[in-house]
Amino acid sequence: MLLFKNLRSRIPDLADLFKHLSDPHRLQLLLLLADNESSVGGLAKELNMTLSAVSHQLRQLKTARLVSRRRAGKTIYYRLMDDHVRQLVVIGKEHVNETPRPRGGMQYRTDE
Amino acid sequence: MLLFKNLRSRIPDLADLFKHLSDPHRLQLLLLLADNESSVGGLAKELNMTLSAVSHQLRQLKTARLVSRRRAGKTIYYRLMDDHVRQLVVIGKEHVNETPRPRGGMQYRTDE
DNA sequence: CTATTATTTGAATAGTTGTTCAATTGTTTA
DNA sequence: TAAACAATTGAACAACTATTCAAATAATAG
Repeated sequence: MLLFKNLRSRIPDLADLFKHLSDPHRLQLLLLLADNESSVGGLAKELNMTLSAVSHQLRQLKTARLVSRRRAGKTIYYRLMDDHVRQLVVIGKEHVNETPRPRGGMQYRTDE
Repeated sequence: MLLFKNLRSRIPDLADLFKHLSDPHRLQLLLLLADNESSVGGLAKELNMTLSAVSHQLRQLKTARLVSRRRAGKTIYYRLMDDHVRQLVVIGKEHVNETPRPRGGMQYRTDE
């Protein structure tokens, strides 16, 4: 009852946080931004996405306070808001690395 | 280019992992299971959910290897698969706690 | 074997979400 | 001021997802 009780009221917020990490494109945006700040156009080019699509996703991430931005002339540069996201990604990566085949065809029944 | 490069191929898996943490009900299930193993009926009662709804979500979590289960008579007890999920939740909680109002009405313009 | 309790399953539905397209805003340069 | 470049916005559409409901499976007790 430790973890759960103190968190009860914040569960929707916490779920929202994870939701932002749960889309492949958004996750890639955050991963790129974890290494360098970058412009919308730059991100769009690296991920082969429309400018519009990237902008929509960045707006979402900004509203969620996962990224911040600064303007330099015509260009707007985005960066990660803080280090928590990076940590989440690192832990997640560990789990994914250490869990063989998280999804996909299972040959024969393994109940546990 | 550090974080991103080594992770590129695993991004869909990683996104999937976060997706499972991104639903309030599923998150509550995991939080409850982080404290104690529990039966489907027990979880349903605590969360005021239908047995069917809980079962559907648990199946998803099991397929994703986030939980495991054991049978004892008619009852099936679920538990967390490993400690990564717990860690993810803890980091997430820190972010949520330290980020004031992640969502909701903003009084006046704050560009960054 | 029948009844009861515990859980699972599949189909249907309602709600949510990511992308595209076209139009618009903001900034700089000629 | 007009043209060009960078990014944003809103509406519409397609794809996905969580829940419900009814029926089915699994294990035990009588």
